[in-house]
Amino acid sequence: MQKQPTIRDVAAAAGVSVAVVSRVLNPGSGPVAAATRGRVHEVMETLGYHPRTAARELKHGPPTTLGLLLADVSNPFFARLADQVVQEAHSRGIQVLLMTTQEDDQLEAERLSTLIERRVSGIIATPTGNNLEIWKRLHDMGTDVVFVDRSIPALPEVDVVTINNTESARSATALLAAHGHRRIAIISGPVSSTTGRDRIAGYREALVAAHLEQDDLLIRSAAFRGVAGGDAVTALLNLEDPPTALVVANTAQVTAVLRRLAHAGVSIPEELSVIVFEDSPWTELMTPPLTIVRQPIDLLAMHSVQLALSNASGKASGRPSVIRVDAELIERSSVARPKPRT
Amino acid sequence: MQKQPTIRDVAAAAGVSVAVVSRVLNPGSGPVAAATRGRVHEVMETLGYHPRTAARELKHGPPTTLGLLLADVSNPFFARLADQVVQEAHSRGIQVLLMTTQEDDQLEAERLSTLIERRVSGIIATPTGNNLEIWKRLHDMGTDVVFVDRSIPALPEVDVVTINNTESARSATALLAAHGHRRIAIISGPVSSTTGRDRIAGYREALVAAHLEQDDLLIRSAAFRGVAGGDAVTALLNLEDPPTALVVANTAQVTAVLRRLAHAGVSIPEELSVIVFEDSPWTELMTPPLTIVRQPIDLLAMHSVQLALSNASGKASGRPSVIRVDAELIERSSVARPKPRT
DNA sequence: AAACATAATGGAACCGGTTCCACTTTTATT
DNA sequence: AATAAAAGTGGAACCGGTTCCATTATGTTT
Repeated sequence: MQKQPTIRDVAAAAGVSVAVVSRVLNPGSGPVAAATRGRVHEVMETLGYHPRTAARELKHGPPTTLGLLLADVSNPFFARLADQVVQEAHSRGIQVLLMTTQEDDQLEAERLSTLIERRVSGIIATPTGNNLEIWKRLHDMGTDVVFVDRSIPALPEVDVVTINNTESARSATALLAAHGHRRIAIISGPVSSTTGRDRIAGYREALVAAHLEQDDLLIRSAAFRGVAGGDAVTALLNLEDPPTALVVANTAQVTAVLRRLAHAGVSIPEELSVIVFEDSPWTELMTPPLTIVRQPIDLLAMHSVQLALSNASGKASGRPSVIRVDAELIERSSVARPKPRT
Repeated sequence: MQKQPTIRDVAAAAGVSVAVVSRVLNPGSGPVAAATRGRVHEVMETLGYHPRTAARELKHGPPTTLGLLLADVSNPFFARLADQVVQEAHSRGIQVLLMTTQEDDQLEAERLSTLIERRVSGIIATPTGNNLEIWKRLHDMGTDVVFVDRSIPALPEVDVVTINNTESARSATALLAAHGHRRIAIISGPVSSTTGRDRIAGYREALVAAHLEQDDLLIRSAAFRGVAGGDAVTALLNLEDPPTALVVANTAQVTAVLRRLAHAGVSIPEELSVIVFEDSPWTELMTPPLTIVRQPIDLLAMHSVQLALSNASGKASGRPSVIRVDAELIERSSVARPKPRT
C-alpha cells in the first residue's frame, strides 16, 4: 500500500502552486486558465489523485454527511425508510452514516456521541424516547435534528415527520366497527412511544364515535423488539369475552402476531377480522390477503431529508416544522362481519 | 449556532497546553497527572467539547469508517445484511457509511469515488459486476475490499464472502427430484451475476445426478429489480410442457413470482411445488408454509466485517480469502409429489 | 545531599486541504 | 500607446487535531 498523492504532489507534477490545484478542484472558487486546468486534470488522473474529504472538511465543515439513526434495519419498515433516505440524500450529493440503536438508549447515546464528533450537518432519527439532554444539546449546537416516525413531546423544538397516527388507527378501527364488530382489540407499540400512544388514542376516538364500550383489556402494548406480540395475542384469545376484530398497530410485531394466530388455529376473517400496520408485499400474498394500513415511506424519507438539509443551508426558521402525512387504509379480505354469537 | 469549542479553547480554560489535552483525549499516548486529567475533563464537560473526527483523521487516518455498498436496502435480504454489518461494526467501534447502487454501475462508480475520498479503511460491497478498473485500483491502493453475496471472477485478488450457491441450488433441486418431479424449472438472477450463474450450475448438477433431461426453456433469469420474475412465471406456465416444480433462486423476485402464481390461480403445492431462496418470517405464514433456502446472513455479515477490518490492521495475507458458508434447506409444505399426468 | 531516572508539561511542526491577498500577465478601453 | 480592468498565479496562514522533542518538576537511589 503505497501512500496516496497529496495536493502538493499534484501541484509539483503539474508545475503549478497548490492554490491553483485547489481552484481546479473547486470550480468557481477562482479563475484558472483552461490550459492549466487541463494539465492539472491530466496529472490528477495519472497520479490517481483523490482529495481527502477529511482535509476538506477541516476548513469549513460542509454539509456533506447526514446521520441516520434508526432502531434497527432488519425491520422492513425502517429498511425501506433507510433506502429512501439514502437515495434522497445521494441525489443531493450527501452521504449517509447509518447507525442503529436496537431500541437501547445507552447505545443511542453512544451513537449520538460519534455523530457529534463527525460534525454531521443533520441527523434523522427514530428516538428511543430518552437522552433528552443530549438531543437538546445537539439541537442547541445547531445540528439539524429531525425525528421521523416517532417523536419526543418533551422536545417541541425538534422537527418531526410522522404519519398521522391517530387518524390511521381511528380509520382502521372505524372500518371494523362499520362491519359490525363490537369487541375490537388493538396491539400497539409501547405506551412510552408516541406511535403507541397516538394510535391508541385514535382507536379510542373510533370507539367513541361508534358508541362502543371501551375495555382496557382489549388494549395491549407490545415492545418493538422480541416476540411480545405473540403473548398479547394469547392473552386476548383467552379473554372471557374475546375480541372479534384486531388492529395490529405495531409494525415490528405483525409477523409475531400472525404466527401466534396461525398456531392457535384462528381463522381469518371468520373468527377474527384483522387489520395490520404494514405494507410488505407479503401481506397481499397471504390467505386471505390482509387489509392493511400503508405508510407512505417515500414521503417520510423525502420530508426528513429535506428538513435535515434545509435548516443546514441557513434557513433558520423560527418554528420547528411538524409534518404529518396521511397513511392509507387498503381494504383487502381480512375483514368480515363478526359471526353471530352462539 | 455558536461555534464549537476547539482543543485550544479547552487548553486555555484548563490552563494547560494543547498537547496535554490531546493526551487526555488519547489515553496511553503519554503521561498526564491525575489531577490535570480531572480538570481537563471537567472543562471539556462544561464547554461541551467534542473532538472533531475530521481533524483527528488528518494525521493518520485510523480505520474508523467502513463503506457498505449494497444494491438496495429495501430488499429484506440486504436490509438484514446491513443491520448485521452495522451491529458488527459498532461492536468494534467502527462506523458505517451506507451507500446504494440500485444495481446501476454508473451510480456504483460515483459511490466508489466518494468512498475513496473519505479514505474509508474498508469496503463491503455487492458489486454490479462492472467497474473492473475502479475495484482493481481500490484494491491496489490498499483499501480492503470484500465482496459479499456476489463476486467478480475477473478479480480473483478480492476477498469474497458468499453462501455456497451451487450447493444450495443443487440440494433444493435434488429435493424436488426426490419427490418425483421430472420437469423442474428455476428462476434465477441475471446470468451476469455469480449468484445467477452458480445457482443454475447447481440446478444442472442436480438434474444430472437424478438423470433428468435438461431443458433450457425451464431456466429463466430475471433481473433483480423490477418485476421480471412475474413474466418468467407466465412464460413457464405457458410452456407446452410446463414444469411441475419451481425453484425461485432470485430473492429479490420471490414476491413478484408468488404474486403472478396467485394471479394465475396456480395452487401450491398441488399444481406446482415451490422452493424459494428467502427466509422472511412471512414465508412461514403463507398457505401453505413455503419450503425455503435460508441464507445465514449473520455469518455473511460477521465474516465480511472481520475481513474488511483484519486486513486493515496490517494482516496483509498473501492469498485473498474466499469464505463460503452453507445455506440451509428448510422443508415446510410447498413441495409435494407431482400429480399424475392427465 | 548529590546524582539520576522518571513523570509531567509545553512549543512547534505537521497532516492535506482552502482561502486571502499580493503580484504578474493579459485583455479591454479610449 | 497609455492606462485601467480583468485574468491567472503563487505564498502563506489557517482549520483542529496529533506527535516529536525539549524542558521542568518530582521521586528514588546510594
